[in-house]
Amino acid sequence: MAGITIVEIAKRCGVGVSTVSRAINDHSDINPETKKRILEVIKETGYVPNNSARNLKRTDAKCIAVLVKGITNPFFTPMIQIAEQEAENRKYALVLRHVEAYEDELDVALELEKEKRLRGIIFMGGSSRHSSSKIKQLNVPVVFATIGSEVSEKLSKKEYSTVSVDDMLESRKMTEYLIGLGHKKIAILSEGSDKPSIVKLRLEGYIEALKANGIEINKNLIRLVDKRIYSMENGYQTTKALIESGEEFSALYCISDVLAVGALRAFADAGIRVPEDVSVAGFDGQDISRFCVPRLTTVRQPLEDISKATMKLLFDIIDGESGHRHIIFPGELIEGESTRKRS
Amino acid sequence: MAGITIVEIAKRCGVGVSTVSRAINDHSDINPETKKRILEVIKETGYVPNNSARNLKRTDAKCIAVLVKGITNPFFTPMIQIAEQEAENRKYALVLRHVEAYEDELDVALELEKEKRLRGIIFMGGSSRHSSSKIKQLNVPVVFATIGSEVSEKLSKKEYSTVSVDDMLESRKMTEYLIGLGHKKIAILSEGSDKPSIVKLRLEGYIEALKANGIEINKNLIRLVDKRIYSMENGYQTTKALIESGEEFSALYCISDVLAVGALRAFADAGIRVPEDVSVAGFDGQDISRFCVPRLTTVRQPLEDISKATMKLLFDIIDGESGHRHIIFPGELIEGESTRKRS
DNA sequence: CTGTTAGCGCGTTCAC
DNA sequence: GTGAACGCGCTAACAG
Repeated sequence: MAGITIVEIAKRCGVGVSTVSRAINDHSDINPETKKRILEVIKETGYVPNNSARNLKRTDAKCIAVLVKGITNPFFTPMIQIAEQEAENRKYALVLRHVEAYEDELDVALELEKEKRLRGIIFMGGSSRHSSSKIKQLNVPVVFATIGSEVSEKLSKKEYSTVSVDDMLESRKMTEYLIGLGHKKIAILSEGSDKPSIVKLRLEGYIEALKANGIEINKNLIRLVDKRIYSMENGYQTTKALIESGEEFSALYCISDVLAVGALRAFADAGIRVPEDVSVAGFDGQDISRFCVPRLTTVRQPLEDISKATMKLLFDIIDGESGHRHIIFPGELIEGESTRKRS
Repeated sequence: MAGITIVEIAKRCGVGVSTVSRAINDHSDINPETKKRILEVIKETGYVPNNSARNLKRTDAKCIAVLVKGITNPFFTPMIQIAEQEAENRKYALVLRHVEAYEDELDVALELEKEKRLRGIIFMGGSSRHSSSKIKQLNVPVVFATIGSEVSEKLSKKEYSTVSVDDMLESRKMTEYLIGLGHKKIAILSEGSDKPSIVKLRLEGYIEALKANGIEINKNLIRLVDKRIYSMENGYQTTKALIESGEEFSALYCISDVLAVGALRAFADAGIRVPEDVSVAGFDGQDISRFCVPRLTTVRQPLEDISKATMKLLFDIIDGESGHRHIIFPGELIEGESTRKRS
């Protein structure tokens, strides 16, 4: 039976619907025995309350949402796990929603806020700049995690929060690390889209570092992957093209570890040794960077810290104990086996 | 304003609520001009319809759900992408839900079915055996993708569908491939939980192959990872322990590629060469198997085919054009660089 | 083409 | 402690 409702349960128990409701929702003012009886019938019947109806009525749902752009991205997994844990600790429900590439994360948020009566929203991934009007429409606090503080130029920074690393700075540090190893011809694998994004900042950091060290920018060494920055295939193909172009370089910096893994493979195929012939660096500090051969030199983002801080900040804002803030965590440059001094 | 509803829009436009509803839902019988006016006001206002209320009313929502157990698992990503595409082709909405480790996927399904008025459900991952009563409570067709046909012994196979590879057979094939290379002391990394699961079948296939070839089972060579089968760390640690145990073996078969990547790293750390000193094989045929160094010998699951067949089957059942079926796809043994003849 | 109205299933007042 | 009645926001009949 599809149509079994609370009314049916009430009938079978010979009680009113409100009593059943009380039983379901763990209200205090109900006779323990009646409650027990009702719960039994519910179990027998296999009755499941309709969430749509509940959400429609409920006013005090302790619920927050995490919107993740790019399901392809294993990067957020650890962050999500922590978020779920923290939410549980606070007795909050957490709805997790993947935002498709073609969807606007803010539109999704708007819908979800109405549907689930959210108290707060966390964004992971996605564009780093949004229309200020939409973000204002959200009536609940918003925190962007791992998305830098350039969310919207037009919007006061007091209207949303961010928790992230300073992508440009960290990227600059990595580039300077390579320069410090004696590399001057440093190629980079970055993103090709024209949208403002976090990875664009990494490219900028690279450019800044070169300029600051008096190294001329060679456009032939800046390689943009087609679309997905978290695709080994893209890293592989782009690196292969770079190699075949004949352009000289002694180091390759990939703005994600996943791209770097593809690059490693491309070098192996070409008989180019890493790090003897060329140094390779990644970014993110994902699991794979510790397990690939050779281990990747990379910038580790402290995802646990970021995620915990995000949750704490969100709850603080919800509880009125804080205004919006912009927290920046330092990245950690991890020296793997994929880079070495230029010989 | 949180509380802006369809009534408010109707008032502002000087029309009835149903007209607004018609405008929103693209009904045909509405004056284009009124519609245009209404949509404008909606845009100005930033009005967003409440999905809970919609779902409550709607009866014909063309909507299916995909429930994925184990958010940690990148394995399903390509399958999900295809599913979304196919759903869109059919003008179906697709809700994607991640099922947490502690949740029962069938409970989640039950809830979701009521909440969203689903027409069908697809399960990916999770337990391979379910209570027959719960599965019967689902009033819509159910297809298990990549979960073999042992879903429930008590339940008639006519009550649900499955689309998958034959995990036991494929696993046996891989093991026999290794045996064919001259390996006799073949270690395996498998799962430790006691729940029936797909990966258990892979272990069984391994055992069968050994028996069929007159090789005695050495329990010291059967290593069970703690929990997550898709964790490089687990693969690394378990392999490390295996190496340190001093037990002799010339090949290691990991029941997932991700475990195998961890294993590769462990061998590298121990100065053991792959495949010169030891052969390593994986299972699944995930991206990483093509990009790691050395490339993994693995069994590729035809995820695209499985996903497409799953969708087609589900829609056929929904449309009454098919009963429940159990489709098995062959896996493809891919020879990488990680295995070779025992010297 | 459009407005009015009746529920969808439930949580929540209120009386009792 | 419990039940009756109301309404959450919306869609789908039904009239016009």
